[in-house]
Amino acid sequence: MISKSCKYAIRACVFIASRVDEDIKLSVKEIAHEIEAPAAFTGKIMQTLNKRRIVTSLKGPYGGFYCEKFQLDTPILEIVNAIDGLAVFKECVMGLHQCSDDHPCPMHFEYSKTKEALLRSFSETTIGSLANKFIDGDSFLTNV
Amino acid sequence: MISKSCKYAIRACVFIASRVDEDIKLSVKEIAHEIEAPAAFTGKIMQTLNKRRIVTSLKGPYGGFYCEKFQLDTPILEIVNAIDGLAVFKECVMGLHQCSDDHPCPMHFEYSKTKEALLRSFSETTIGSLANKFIDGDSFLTNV
DNA sequence: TTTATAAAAGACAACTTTATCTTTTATAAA
DNA sequence: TTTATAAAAGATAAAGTTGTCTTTTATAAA
Repeated sequence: MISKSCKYAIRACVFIASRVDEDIKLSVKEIAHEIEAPAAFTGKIMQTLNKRRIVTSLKGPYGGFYCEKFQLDTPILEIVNAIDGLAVFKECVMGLHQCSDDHPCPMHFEYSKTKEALLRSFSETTIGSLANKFIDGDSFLTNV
Repeated sequence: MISKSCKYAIRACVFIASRVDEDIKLSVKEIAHEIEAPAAFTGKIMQTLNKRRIVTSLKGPYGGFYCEKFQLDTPILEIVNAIDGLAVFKECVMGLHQCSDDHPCPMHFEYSKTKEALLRSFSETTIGSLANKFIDGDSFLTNV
């Protein structure tokens, strides 16, 4: 569905957002440890997220990654777009390059519904809303 | 969502099923041409589909691949299972190894609905039903 | 039985994704 | 200004997916 990199990215964003109130920046190492991902690889992903202004970074001592208030409203869709692109929400299940209502593959009309539901869900869900669920202890970012 | 190989597989199955009434067997070359996929790679995929009894094959002259009547009732889910496995219908969007109603990731309850809808759709859709849509000219297996 | 044909099987190559390591750049504090 | 620190950038490597080519096996027809 979505790539491993993208899953790391979503977990990282939610974790950082959950610490938005504390005036601290989180290092790659801390983030990687929390989300149970390889540190160097996490660094690469954070780089991309920073470039796309999904999170903010600061170099040097006491530096690291953090979430600005406005970034809490970022839809999860933007993370997926930054890491994987939007193909998963658009591509034909059967792999046709041109698949549309006018030139449909045999699964088109049925599958379109699912893709739309998925797109809506990812657009409406924000980093902040997920962070709140995590803060409240209703959900988790790591394995037991 | 699903792999390129799996998309080739679904297209191939539907094409073969659409020829079930003719008493002919289709060669890898013919299948590959119809579904616009590389021939050798299509051969590998057909091999897997035959092993899983999703299609039937016969070696030698006048041989090739064909669909037996009972195989028309095979759910598309079985093709996905044969090529990609069922992870896409089961895995956590955020990549947790243990994600469940009891230990949910922040997207769990929302995303579970989509996964269930997808699983239901793929279980209820059969190769034969897609082949009929193709035969009727309501849908296509190739680009324009 | 021999021959031609087509899938099966196996080895291998290209490309993409995931992951690591080293060097460079920015910045806060001393 | 110097120093220590942490991200950015770049090169490289491992693993997985996609794709090719050659050899082997099965089978239908002559």
